[in-house]
Amino acid sequence: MLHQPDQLDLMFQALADPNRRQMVQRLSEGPASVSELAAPLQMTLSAVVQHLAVLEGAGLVRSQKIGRVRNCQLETQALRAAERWISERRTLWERRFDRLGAFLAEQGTETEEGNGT
Amino acid sequence: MLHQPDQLDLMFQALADPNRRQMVQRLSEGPASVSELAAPLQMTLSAVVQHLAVLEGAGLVRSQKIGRVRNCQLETQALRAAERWISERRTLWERRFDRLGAFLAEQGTETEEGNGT
DNA sequence: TGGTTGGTGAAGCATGCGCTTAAGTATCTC
DNA sequence: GAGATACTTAAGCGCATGCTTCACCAACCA
Repeated sequence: MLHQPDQLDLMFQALADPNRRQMVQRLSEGPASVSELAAPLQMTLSAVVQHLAVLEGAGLVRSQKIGRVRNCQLETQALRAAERWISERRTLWERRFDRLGAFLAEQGTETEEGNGT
Repeated sequence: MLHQPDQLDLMFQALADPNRRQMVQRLSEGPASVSELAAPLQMTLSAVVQHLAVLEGAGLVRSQKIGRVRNCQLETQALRAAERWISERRTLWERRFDRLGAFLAEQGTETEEGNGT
């Protein structure tokens, strides 16, 4: 099946690479040019541009060219979406877990009350 | 460079696949066996087991075999870690953004006060 | 005007990923 | 004990990903 990737696919895929996360980290501290993003990374500028394209494709970064330098910024809407997806699943499970704990605790006291051993 | 993937790499990589996210979704509603996880997915059981291995490798799922069925549960610690990483970068940027907004607003009022045009 | 800077685009290559088939191995049920 | 069930493991295949090199172009600057 040829699967057309949705926004969350692209986002998590983008964040899965440590170099790209480092770029996001850098951008969270403020806007940067492509060369500035590339500086701490052990790879060619060309590779960095390709990583940047992945981040933009995922909606995590927005950029515009001013003169000959490209200015890049973080796009927090997309980050929010990923955060929300995780948070919703996590809390759903944790609520279930809490109910189970409460149930077991209650069962425990009932058993103690019931047979007194 | 042979890169040894860390926990966040594995986690985001695991969540990047829609089938695996569907498995996480299912597990957020309660524990399940491998076949139960496989049921809604259009692929062989073998493929599902491989996806499950990715999720376990990322620390997102824990499982134990009871008799001949394997019981799988969500592991929320790992989800928390991913959530926190995203949240920290997002809020860092947003605080910066807010400060910038405040600064520009202030500049605006100062300009208005200053030249009165 | 000519050199440097900052980025772009295409081609190619090694590796990894997602899937399948096929052939097991325990465990339950009758 | 003879199925049936619930995985498990290994091999292999096609496509995607992450890089590199190379050629290129459009600002900027002396």
